Amino acid sequence: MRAPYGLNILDNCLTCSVREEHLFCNLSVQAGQRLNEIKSTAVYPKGAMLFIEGQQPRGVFVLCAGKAKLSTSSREGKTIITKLSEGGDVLGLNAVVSDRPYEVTAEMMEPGQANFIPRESLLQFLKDHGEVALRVAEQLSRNYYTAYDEIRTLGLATSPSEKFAKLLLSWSTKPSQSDGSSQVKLTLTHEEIAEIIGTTRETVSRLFSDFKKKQLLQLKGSTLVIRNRPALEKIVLS
Amino acid sequence: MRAPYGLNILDNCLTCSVREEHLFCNLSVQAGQRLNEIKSTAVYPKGAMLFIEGQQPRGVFVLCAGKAKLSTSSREGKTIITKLSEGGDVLGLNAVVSDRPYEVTAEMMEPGQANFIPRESLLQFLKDHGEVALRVAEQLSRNYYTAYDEIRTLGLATSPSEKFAKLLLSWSTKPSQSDGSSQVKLTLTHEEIAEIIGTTRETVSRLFSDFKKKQLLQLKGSTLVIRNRPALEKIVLS
DNA sequence: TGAGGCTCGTGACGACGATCACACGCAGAA
DNA sequence: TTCTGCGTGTGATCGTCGTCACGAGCCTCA
Repeated sequence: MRAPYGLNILDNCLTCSVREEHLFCNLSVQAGQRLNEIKSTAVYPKGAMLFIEGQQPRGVFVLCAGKAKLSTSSREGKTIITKLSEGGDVLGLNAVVSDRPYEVTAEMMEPGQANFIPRESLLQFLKDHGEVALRVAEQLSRNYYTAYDEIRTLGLATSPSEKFAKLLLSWSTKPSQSDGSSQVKLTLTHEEIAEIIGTTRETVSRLFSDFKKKQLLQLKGSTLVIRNRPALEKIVLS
Repeated sequence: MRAPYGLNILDNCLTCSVREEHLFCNLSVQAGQRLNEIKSTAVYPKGAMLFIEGQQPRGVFVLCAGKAKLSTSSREGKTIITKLSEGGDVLGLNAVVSDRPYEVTAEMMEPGQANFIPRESLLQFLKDHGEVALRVAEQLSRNYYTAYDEIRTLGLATSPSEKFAKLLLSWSTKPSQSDGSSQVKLTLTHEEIAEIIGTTRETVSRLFSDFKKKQLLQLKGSTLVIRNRPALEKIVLS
């Protein structure tokens, strides 16, 4: 049977993969079972909104497959993307825990699958399972530090090129090639990159041109090759 | 007897004032006593650093008297002020709870007094008193939302005038005068305001001039009179 | 009393990036 | 195939804000 949106349905995506660092990994047997009872799974098409900034929190989403972007908008329509989420990430946790409106909009960037845990069930679950509550607190703290990083980027980096270089570095893990270059699959449009670093599409286009000319990066189809990490790091610290 | 820095020592500034909405207010008798045992009080001069960004967390500070500014700096010396703290605020909580380096620098803006609670003692205290741990989680969540507000301000507001107007509005409470104007005591230098809204001192100077010319505000000595709230709100939404 | 160190005001200049405009290539739909 | 929409590259222009510079007012302290 074929699932909607050309996606294979994962049987139980709360089951954790090799790296077991996610929020609901390594639970006790009882907790795991309970979690399975209160969660429900759904499949989403590209562009689906899991929740929208300002809504009262209905629950959390545990992303299983697909990527989602978290963004905030001003009334005039300017948008910034604050985070790109992947499998394993828990979305909407802050809003649910503190019972405030979702502070961001979560939109699927590609078809995907997510578990939904309703607010009430989750809160009850946390009360019953203190160990997990502690994990939640830690997760909240991580979210806070991520937010602070964002503040530093937005507030301290002045030029778009600085932020662009910073973004590129955050994508490139340790150099994978012998010549020190590293490769990333580029799935974002220039428009989206612009919304991440807080500039315009045209500027991002020009940044790509500049950086290519300066031998900092290279494009092979849709894979991005970062050729000169040290130079990028120098731009960040300029 | 006169205390250092021309400050009267407060006997026990964990004792809460009328509005009992602070973190360590309304505790049980036992919890209150225990807190008194593990805290120590100190008096700080203007310019004192309670802690510095990047340091390993030693403990939290509960501000009793005086104001403090929280800031982050880039390596090149650019600084942004992310929060102004007053009596009752708890500083360093995130770092202590998550055992990560302080994410900001806390500097006294005027002589003041603060209680210090060492990391280990606080964590033990939280383990022993679950009610308080819950309050801490709520506080962390509040911090997160504050950080997110900051992101929105820095990322979505484009012009300095927009951020400046936003800042003024955040200062002015509901209009206190019959003509709709409100008054605030201005204790910040233009330089500090610049560090809050992420611009330069000169620009802040010019913003004051502009806004005065446009009848938006007025300066009487060091009190700031906000004359036209609606106009300011319009600038924020421009 | 004077010197030094701040905070603040303001002019001149220049660069950088937002905006507008348009052309191109490529995808999928008709 | 042709049409349409989207993502992209790039030129021209223009406003804004950062930078540098200088002077005035004010407070502190020797």
